[in-house]
Amino acid sequence: MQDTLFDFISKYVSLTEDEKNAIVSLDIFRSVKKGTTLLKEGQKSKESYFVLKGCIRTYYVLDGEEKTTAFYTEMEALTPPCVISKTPSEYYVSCIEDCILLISNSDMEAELNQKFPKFETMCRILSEELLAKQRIDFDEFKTSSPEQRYLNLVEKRPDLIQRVPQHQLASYLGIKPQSLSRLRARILEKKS
Amino acid sequence: MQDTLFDFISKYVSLTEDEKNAIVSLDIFRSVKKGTTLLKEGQKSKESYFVLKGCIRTYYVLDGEEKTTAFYTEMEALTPPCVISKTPSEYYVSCIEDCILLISNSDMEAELNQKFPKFETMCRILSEELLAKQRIDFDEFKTSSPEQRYLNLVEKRPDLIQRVPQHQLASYLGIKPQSLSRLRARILEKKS
DNA sequence: ATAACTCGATCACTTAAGTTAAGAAATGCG
DNA sequence: CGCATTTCTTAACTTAAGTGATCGAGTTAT
Repeated sequence: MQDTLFDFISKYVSLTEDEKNAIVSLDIFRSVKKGTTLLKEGQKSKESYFVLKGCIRTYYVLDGEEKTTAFYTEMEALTPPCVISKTPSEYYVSCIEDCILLISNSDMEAELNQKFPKFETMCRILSEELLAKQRIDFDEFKTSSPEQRYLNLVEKRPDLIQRVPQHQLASYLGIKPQSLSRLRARILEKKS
Repeated sequence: MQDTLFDFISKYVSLTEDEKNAIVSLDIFRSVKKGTTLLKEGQKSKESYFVLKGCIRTYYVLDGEEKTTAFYTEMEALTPPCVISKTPSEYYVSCIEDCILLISNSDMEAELNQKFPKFETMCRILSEELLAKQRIDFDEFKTSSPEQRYLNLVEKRPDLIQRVPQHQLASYLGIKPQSLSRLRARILEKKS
């Protein structure tokens, strides 16, 4: 599992054995059971998550309804906005599968950034890349219809359609579960 | 105008006079006329933009139709995804007002990042903040209807409604210009 | 084993957005 | 200034999403 992490890091910076050991000794690897809530609305938190195995989701509760806005799977990182803004969280984070996560603390990260320029370089590049990726996702979302968005998801993240309940997928696509059901029926109709 | 920039930077790191002079001597301040296209679809580019005055927009041309996905105004920064991915641009960037911009080059930035850790720290923090902000925007977009999105925009970016043509606002809200017109009429109806 | 709950599909109905077209108002340009 | 183009609004019609309700299958808990 550690190798998975270092393979990932090696795409951004190259670490010495000592540096790798330093990371391992931080003791931030965590096994988390399906259903565990990592962050609740209203909570303050300094934790960031990196998914080594499994899937976590972020969701809001608006008018008593869950609105799932994002999923993070293998090799994806999440720093909740509340960690950046230092305000209470607007949303929940929970595990929809048994997970192996890296859970880091922003104080710890600040220290690493100061001590190891290499680490800060990696964080900068990662943020810049994520920003660009997210921008493209947002643009695609804006410029397409629910049906196109669903087809796009089938194309690009077929795994999500298998591992995530439909009602969570629906709000991820910006629609109601009933509409997703109907839309899927419509697509099947067209194919035949 | 330079002061505006240094005021902005001072929120992230504190610069010495020498460092400020170094930035000024990079000669990256540019005046750009309304209507100027800064980046075209298919082009490769290494340029990032920081708006000191004015407004720039990003748009795709899909099926011959312009789809505006973002506006950048005073004190906002744009690094097009193509600069990060080093692939031809998927979209256009153009000025919808006379602008004063900082136009930087990614090679130049890489050099600065290497020479001045302070600069890299600022870039990291900025990217992290922008990522969190954009995440919230995306989440709000997903969880609300076109009408709510419009009202939200009136609330949070009233300036955009004044300075931007409606058909550009419409695709920014993920709808057609006719729908925006209708939706506005509906809102006025309700108020009376 | 059964009761309670969750999840997805379906249906009828309502509401709003997409589409097509036309025309008025504003803007730009020769 | 006046013509052309762009921008915005309106309207009629089509299509799809929201809403509320029901049903069946699968899961969980007791």
